[in-house]
Amino acid sequence: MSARQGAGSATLDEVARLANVSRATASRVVNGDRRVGEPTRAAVEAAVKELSYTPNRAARSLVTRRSDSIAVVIPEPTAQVFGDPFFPRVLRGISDALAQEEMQLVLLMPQGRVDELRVERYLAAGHTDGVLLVSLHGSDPLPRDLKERGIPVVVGGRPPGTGISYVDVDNRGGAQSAVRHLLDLGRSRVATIAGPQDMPPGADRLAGYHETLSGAGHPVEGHLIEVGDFTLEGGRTAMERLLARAPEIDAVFAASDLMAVGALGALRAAGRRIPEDVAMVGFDDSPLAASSVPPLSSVRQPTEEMGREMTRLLMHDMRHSDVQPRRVILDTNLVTRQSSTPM
Amino acid sequence: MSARQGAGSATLDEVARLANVSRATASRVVNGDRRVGEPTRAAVEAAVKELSYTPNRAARSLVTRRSDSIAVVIPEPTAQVFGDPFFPRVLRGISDALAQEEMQLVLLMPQGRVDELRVERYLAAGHTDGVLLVSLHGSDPLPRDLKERGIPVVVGGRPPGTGISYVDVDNRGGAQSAVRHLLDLGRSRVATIAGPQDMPPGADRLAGYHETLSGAGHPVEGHLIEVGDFTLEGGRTAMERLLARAPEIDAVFAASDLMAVGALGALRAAGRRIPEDVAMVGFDDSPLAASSVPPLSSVRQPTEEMGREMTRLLMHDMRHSDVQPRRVILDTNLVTRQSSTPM
DNA sequence: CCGTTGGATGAAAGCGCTCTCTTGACAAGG
DNA sequence: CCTTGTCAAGAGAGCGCTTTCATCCAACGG
Repeated sequence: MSARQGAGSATLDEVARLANVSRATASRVVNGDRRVGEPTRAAVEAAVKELSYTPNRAARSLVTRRSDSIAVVIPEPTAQVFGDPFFPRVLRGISDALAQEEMQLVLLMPQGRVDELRVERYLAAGHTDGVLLVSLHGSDPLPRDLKERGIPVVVGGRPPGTGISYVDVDNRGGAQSAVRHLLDLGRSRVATIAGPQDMPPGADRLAGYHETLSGAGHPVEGHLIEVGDFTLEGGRTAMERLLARAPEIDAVFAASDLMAVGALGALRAAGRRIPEDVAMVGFDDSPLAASSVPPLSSVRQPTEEMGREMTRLLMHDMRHSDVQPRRVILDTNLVTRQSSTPM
Repeated sequence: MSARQGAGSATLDEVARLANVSRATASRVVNGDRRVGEPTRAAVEAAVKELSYTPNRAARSLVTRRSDSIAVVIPEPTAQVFGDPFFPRVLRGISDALAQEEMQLVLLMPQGRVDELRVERYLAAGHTDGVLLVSLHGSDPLPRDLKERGIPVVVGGRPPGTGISYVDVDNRGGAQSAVRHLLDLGRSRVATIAGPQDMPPGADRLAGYHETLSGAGHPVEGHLIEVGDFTLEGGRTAMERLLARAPEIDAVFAASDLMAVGALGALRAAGRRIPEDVAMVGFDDSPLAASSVPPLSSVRQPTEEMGREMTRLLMHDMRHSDVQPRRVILDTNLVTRQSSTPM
């Protein structure tokens, strides 16, 4: 029998004694140092197993000055916006990538200004080895502050300005493929319900809309553009405004599924058939898209992959602190459903 | 000027020196020990501010044998099931309650058996002071194992067996209010699409259905009950089976919004009008409910509050390790929408 | 005036671990 | 036979903090 009860697990000292080696050697074995003789290594490993030894992280951190953990910061607004499981899935991706590194994930969800300051203090104190920030409203000063303090940061979503490593989905390209798809369907009056222009995804998706239209020789008309707030209700009212101003619309690209679904409601209320009269494409490919009436075509983004890639970038930055900021743009792909079938 | 750069923040020793006291006294001030003279306390506090001192958590943990962090475990299946932001909201509640205690949240999302073992090892090693488990499929052995090792655990959702503290929403009561509402509408052939019966929410919601029907003097008929898997598709097929078997159905209580929306699709395909021919009530009050066609009546659960309450319970258990397991059941309330309006 | 009490402070012992420095042993080279 | 190089292993010094335990001093009662 062996295992110690309670939190008081065996110490390295006990392992060393059982294996008849010094604490230093036991430490080397535990940490995979290669300059240890084979029989010695085996003895230590046996002792580790026998005592079911687990290193004390606090003690280790104290001397290595690493915490073997990273922080994931999700500010309130970000957690709010998505009605789809965007944010659990990013976490999942992060958790996944981290598991292989034996690193822990410390989750911080500041709510309100006071909390944000608390979080900033915590991070600035260097209690974690790196920081992942999942942000949608881009104006957060946090990444810069941390960067200046020498703490590795990677942002999910395009941050404003430069100098910060980030991972983003190809919002622009996704929007382009959506609009191109609508044009390919033979639609000629393609409107858009854009997202808030102070959020990078909002701005980038609108840019993609612009580029595709003008690239195809269509004029970009201001009255075919309305801005929503990424909510269902916002989508509905934006659509109403569009219909009032430009009743000839025959297709809409909405910058989020939630807005698209809201817009569908407004169209239905106005007696328009979908897709016969008006075709619709959303963005996110949330569960909502598949279950709306009619099912909604949408641009899918690799959410888990985003989390994974953010983690990879961060780990890299942590190991080579000299590196230049890097950026990774992940591909999107269009999922077509009934809301945009050829007539 | 003062602040140290990088992770190398000031040490307690430096604070003590600056304040002309011993390290012991400085420590007392930092930790709020009351037996320190007023002038001394002021001097130390000034020094702390001057050096912007932050205690080194590793060093502190090493001696106190606490980590000042708790783990939140969300196993894969749990993260999957909900198409609504259940899980971010529980996290939010937890994060919220934890913030006030200066405790950190370590998030663990095991995926697959291997990962689960890794997580169990981690937790068993006592790297966190307590564990919160958000679980839906109840058969997880984790809480018992941890309990036996003397590690405080609180489960979100009713765990199987007893002896574990937990917080749950009143699934049974919620289902009862939904079914009662349908009966009050004058419906007499009330079917249900239940959830998996090995999941407590599935079983409890079905139990509520049973109780209300028999309490109202209605016979509970087996062929009015179908089991789904909490998914959209599962809801659709369950509804199809119900219609085939009992075409006289005039109301349905679905154990989740996702299944309810799926069922709506099947009903529409069968030419039934909602709510005229068949009334529908779901469970969760997810964003889906408000945006479905027609908008779906649903039982709302206090998700954030669940996280908050779990945390409170855990903190309590951590401080008084002698305590009996406790349980907290949170109220639900029915939100009525168009899918169940009186005709 | 002296012993006593009690509150404020300091000295110092670790908590469990990593890592530098040394030592020891052995093989190869001069 | 001695030097040198190489590799395995141990000794020991902390990492920054909390926490006894001992000390000091002022106030107080007899």
